[in-house]
Amino acid sequence: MRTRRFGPRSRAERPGGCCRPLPLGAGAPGALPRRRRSRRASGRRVQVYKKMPKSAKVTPKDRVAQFGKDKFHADGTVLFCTACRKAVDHVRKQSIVEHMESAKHKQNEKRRRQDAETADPKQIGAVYTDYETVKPELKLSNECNVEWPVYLGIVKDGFADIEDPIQFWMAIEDRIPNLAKYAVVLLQLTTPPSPDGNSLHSQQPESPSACCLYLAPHGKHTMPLRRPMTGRKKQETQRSRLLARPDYQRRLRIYARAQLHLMHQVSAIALSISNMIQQLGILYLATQRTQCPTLSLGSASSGQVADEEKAILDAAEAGVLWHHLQTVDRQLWAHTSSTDWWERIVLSTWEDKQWLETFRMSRATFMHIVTKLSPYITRQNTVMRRPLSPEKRVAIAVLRLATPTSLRLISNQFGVGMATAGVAVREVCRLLHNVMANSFICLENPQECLDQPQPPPRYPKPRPGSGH
DNA sequence: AACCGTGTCTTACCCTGTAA
DNA sequence: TTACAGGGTAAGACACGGTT
Repeated sequence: MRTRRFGPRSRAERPGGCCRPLPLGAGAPGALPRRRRSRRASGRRVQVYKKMPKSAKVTPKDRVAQFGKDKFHADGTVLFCTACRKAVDHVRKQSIVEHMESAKHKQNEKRRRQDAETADPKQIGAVYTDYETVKPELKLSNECNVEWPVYLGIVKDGFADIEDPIQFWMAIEDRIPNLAKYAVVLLQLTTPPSPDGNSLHSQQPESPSACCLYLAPHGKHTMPLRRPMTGRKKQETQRSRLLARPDYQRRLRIYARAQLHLMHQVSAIALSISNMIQQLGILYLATQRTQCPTLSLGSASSGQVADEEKAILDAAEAGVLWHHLQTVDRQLWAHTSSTDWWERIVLSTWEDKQWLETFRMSRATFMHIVTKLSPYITRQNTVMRRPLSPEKRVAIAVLRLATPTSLRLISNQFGVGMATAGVAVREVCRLLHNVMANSFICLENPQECLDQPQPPPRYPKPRPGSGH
């Protein structure tokens, strides 16, 4: 029998530290978690609430001591799973147990054990040798510490009309030698291996514009991108394809070594002028994508072997990501959508009959609700975009309640995102309950109800031949 | 009945420029 | 520095239908 857990897993990063999402209509902290029952059994979704006990004030360190240092580690107020390298809610013990029982965790744990068995000092030595063979002139120095502010200006100026990032970095190599070398190597190493097995350095990045993503200064040349779809199956397929390539392991080690160098370099710089890291963007973005979340900037100089393992694992992830970025079509982040149906057709042309058929209420009733709720659901206008009008918010919610339509179709119908539609529905429902319910539902005095003579119940007349 | 794949829904989080 | 607003995705959980 398959066991099922109800409600989403709690997340450690959630505001308030803990723990469960608030159910509909519950605004206060510590509100009751939701449970969902079968849609088939209940007709519509019914939510049953179960009271949860108050959580004890347990710290991440307590959990580390409880479950073992080899499995978890604490970073401030956050508990991290060492194998999965992700934050785990430390407040609820059940969350930790569930995480440890998850297939993903077991898989990561298994992979981690295998990597630990195979990562002997000889191999690490081979990585060093490999790296130095590739670029012998690259050695760590303190140059960046001194020249960092100068680099910032040069990079900012130079990025005005960039087409090929490698050409750009090679062109300014005289001015910022080490940084340019690192950037070029990083670009070359992160380029996916060609099927015919060409050497590492003869290859040029397949897409200069894609490289710009990693090299463009923050907020200047970056374009909002739609993140690629990464289904589990898709990722696994890509990973297996990538791992199957003959030169992959070797490239991975080289890449990992380069990443490690970059991390050390950035760490040294970050210690002195951390607020400038983001402005430069080159090394920061590159290392950020592969950096272990628990690896603080100050500790990068210690634990070479451990860093090496992490870097190799991270490089594998980054390799898959990079490969994916290279192979998918990227497009603007925002989808094209239309509110034509609502604004031009419904609001302008619909008559009461159509309103009744679709929204189960007349236009006048709808507008009355909008008028009542407007003070609560009117948002400020910003430069970014106009907020959703109160009419549209109410319409989304009413249509959701009045029809069995999915949230997805409704969001398409109104030209908004699905998450936005969901928020609008919950918000309007909460307001209907809090603001308007008392205006329409009045509880009479029970005694008066009993005293009043009740009219006889009215049943529909049986149809002839129905047998009832 | 158990398993598997897919669909749906919810929540968290990120991104962005401006104003307070 | 923070709040605002809405778009997007990932992840998790449940529902449900098809297959064995």
